[in-house]
Amino acid sequence: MVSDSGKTKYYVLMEELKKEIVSGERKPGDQLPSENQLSAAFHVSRHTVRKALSILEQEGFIKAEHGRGTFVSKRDGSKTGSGNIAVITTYLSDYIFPRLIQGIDRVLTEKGYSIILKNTGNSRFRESKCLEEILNKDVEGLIIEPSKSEILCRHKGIYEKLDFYQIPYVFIQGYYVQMKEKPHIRLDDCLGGSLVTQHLIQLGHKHIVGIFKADDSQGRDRHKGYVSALQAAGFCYDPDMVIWFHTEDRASKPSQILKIMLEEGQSIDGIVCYNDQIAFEVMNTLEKYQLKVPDDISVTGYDNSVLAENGRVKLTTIAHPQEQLGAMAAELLLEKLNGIPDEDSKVERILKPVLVIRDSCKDRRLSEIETISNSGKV
Amino acid sequence: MVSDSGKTKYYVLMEELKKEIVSGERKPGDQLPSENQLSAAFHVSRHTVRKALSILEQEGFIKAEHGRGTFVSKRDGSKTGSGNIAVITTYLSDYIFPRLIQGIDRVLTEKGYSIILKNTGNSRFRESKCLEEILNKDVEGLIIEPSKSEILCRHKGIYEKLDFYQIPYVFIQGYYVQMKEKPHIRLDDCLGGSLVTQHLIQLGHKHIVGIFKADDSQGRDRHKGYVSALQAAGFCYDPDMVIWFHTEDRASKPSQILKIMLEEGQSIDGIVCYNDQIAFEVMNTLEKYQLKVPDDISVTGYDNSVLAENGRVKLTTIAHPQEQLGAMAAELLLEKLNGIPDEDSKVERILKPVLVIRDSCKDRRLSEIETISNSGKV
DNA sequence: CTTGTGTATTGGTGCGTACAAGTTATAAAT
DNA sequence: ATTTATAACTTGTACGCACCAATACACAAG
Repeated sequence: MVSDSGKTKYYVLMEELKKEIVSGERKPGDQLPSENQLSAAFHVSRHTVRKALSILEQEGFIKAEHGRGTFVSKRDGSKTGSGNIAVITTYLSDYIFPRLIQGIDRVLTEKGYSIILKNTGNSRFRESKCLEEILNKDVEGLIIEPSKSEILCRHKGIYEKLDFYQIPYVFIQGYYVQMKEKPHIRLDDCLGGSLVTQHLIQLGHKHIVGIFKADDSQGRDRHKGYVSALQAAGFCYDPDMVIWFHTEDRASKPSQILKIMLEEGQSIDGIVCYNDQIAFEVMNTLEKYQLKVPDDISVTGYDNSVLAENGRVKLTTIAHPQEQLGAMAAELLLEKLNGIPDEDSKVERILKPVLVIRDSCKDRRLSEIETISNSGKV
Repeated sequence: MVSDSGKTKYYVLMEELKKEIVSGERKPGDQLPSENQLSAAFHVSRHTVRKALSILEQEGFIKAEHGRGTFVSKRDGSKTGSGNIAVITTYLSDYIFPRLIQGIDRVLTEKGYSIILKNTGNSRFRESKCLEEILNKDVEGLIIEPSKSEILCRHKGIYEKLDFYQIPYVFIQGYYVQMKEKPHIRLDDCLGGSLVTQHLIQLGHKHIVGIFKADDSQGRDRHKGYVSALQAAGFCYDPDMVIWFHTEDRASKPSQILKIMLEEGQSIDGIVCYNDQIAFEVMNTLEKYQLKVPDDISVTGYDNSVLAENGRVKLTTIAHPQEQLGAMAAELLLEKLNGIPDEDSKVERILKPVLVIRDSCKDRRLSEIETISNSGKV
C-alpha cells in the first residue's frame, strides 16, 4: 500500500508524530499513545508503528521505556556545556568579515565559549550541509549570515530541528523573510541608503545614480532608502537611474551598465554605491572616461572599509560598525543561551548607520553661501 | 529462548558479526551472507537477522544496498573523529588573517573537518589558556601561530601534553626556537627582507633605514635578510639605521624614532618596513615633513595587503601568499592526522616570497642609462 | 555487437500472531 | 495499615507469511 502519499506507511506515521512533537503539540515529557493505540488509530500493524517509533527514537525525539510507555524526549537545560558556538558566514573575505568575527570573538571568548567557523560561499546547498554538520556536533548556539537572503529559504526543516533541540540561533546582516520573527541583528540599511543620498542632495546633486545588489536584503533596503531620500527631497524616482547586479555578476555588471549610461550621454553628477568595493570599481571606470571624482562626479560608498580610508580618493561612506554588530549578535545569543525570553531582551537589534564624510563628494551649490559648505552632516 | 548465553538472539548474532568484522575476518567491502542465508545458518527468523543487521548498520559497521546485498563498510566502526581542528592565531585582524583562514578552510572543509577559531591577542598567557581549553575539547589537530615567537616559550609543558595525547600540531608564520624540529610552515622571511633591500640598492639607494619587529621570528628574519643584502652589496651595516619595535609600541615607536632621525638631519633615501601597515604609518610621518614618496624617499612594505594595492601611493612590497600558506599548513596537518611520518611528507615547508614592484620606490641612478630603469626584478 | 527481456536473488515493507518482560494500579490477604 | 498477589496495561523479542522494488545475470532478439 503506497496510497497515502507515495511514501511508506511507517514513514508517514513517523513524520506525523515528528510534526506533532516539533510543533509543540506534544511537549517534552508527554507520553505518546501506546503502540496498540497508534496501531488502531492509524490502521497499521503494530510492527509498522514500532518501525516508525524506532526511527524517532534513533533521532532522539522520543524515548521508549520498557513497561511504562513512550515519551517525548526532554532537552532540558542540562547544559551539555561543550562551549562551542558555530558561526556560519557567507564568505571569508578580507572585506568586512574579520571585524565581524572580532566582535563575536571578543564577547564569546570572555564567557569561555569557542567559535567554530564555517562558510557557505553564499551557496544555500553548502549552508544546508553546514547546518547538518552542526547538528551532528556538540554546538550550543549558532550565528548565521544567511546565503542570498532575498531568495526563498528552502531548507526550513533544518531550522525546525534546531528549534526542537533548543539550539538558539541568531541571524546577522540579512534574514529570511519567512523567518522574520526569528532573532536577527542588522544595520538599518534603509536609513544608510537614505543618509548617503540625502547627503548628495544637500550638496546640490540633481542626477544621482544608484547601484545596488539584488539578491540580498541589504541591497533591497539600501535601495529603499535611496528612493525615500529622493522622494522626500521632491525628486521623482527614475528606475533607469538604478543599476542592479547579482552575486554572480558583481565584478562586471555595474561597470558595464555605467559605461553604457556614460556613452549615451546620460547626465550624472552623483553615484550612490552598494558598498566601497563597487565604489572603487566605479571610480576606475570613471577614470577611463576622464571624469574626476569628486570634481565631475561625486561617489559614495558603504561599509567604511580600509579602502575607504586609505584609497586614492578618500571615500565618503557609511560607517558599518561590523565589530559592534558581531558583538551584539554574540550578546543576543548569550541571552538565548541563558534562557532569557525575547520580551526581556536588552540587546538592541538594529544598528544606526553613521555617515562618514571624506573627499569623494563635492559641494555643487555654487550659488549659495560658502560658509555652510561642510555642515551637511545629518 | 534465552538459553544461548543469557542474551537475546539478535544480540548474539549482532555480536558475532561485529566480532568477525572487527577481527578482520570480514574485510571492508566484503559481502555478507544474505538475510535468508543468515536466517538458515543461525536458525533464527529473517526478522531477527534484520534486527541484528540494523544495529550494525546504525553503528556504521555495515551498509545494506537494496537488491545487491549487505556489505562491510570501508571505514572501521571506531569513528573517534570529532572532525574539529583548532586554529590559534595571534590577532583576528583584517590585515592578513582572513586569507590565511581561507586557505586553511578550503583544504579542511573539503575533508569534512570544522575549524575552531581561537586568538591569543599575541599574549602568551592567553595562548596557554587556549591550549588548555583545547585539551578539554574534542580536537583532532591544531594549527598555531605562536605568540611573540622570539621570546622563550615557557609553557612547553602544554605542547608536551599535546604530544602525549598524540594530537598533531603545525606552526605557521613563526616558531619557537626550542621547538625547531616541530612541523612548521612559514615564509622565507630572510629572503623577503633581502629582496626588498636588494631592490632599493639596485635602484641606487645608499642610506636605507630598516624598521623591524623585535618580538617575533619574522622580524628577526627580515632583519637578517636586510643585513645580508646590505653586506652583499658592499655596504657596511649600521645598527643606528635600524628601528626596532615591539607589539606593545607598534603604533607609536616607529614614527617617533623616525621623527628623531629626520630632525637630526640623518640622510635617508629609502626605508625598508616590517610590513605594509608600518609602511603607511611611515608615509604619513614623512608627509608631515614635506617629504614625498617616492620622489624624496623610497618606502617598501611587506605582505602585499589590500592597502598596498589601493593606497594613495601604490606600495612596492613582498607578496605574502597567505592563502597558500594556510592551505599548506592544513595539508601538513592532514598528513599528520593520517599518520604519515615526517620523512614521507610531501608538503613543502618554506614558501618563497616574491617581490611586487609598484610606485613607492624611485630609481635614483641618475647617472646611469635610463632604459634599464624598471628591470630591477630579482 | 548491442539491446532488451525474463528470472532468480537481494533487501525493504507490511501484516499477522504469540509470548516475554517490565510497570502500575487495584483488590485480596495478612 | 501494610503486604502481597493479580490483572491490566506497557514495550521488547521472536516467528511466520506475503508481496514490493532494486539489482545481477543469462539468454534471446535485433
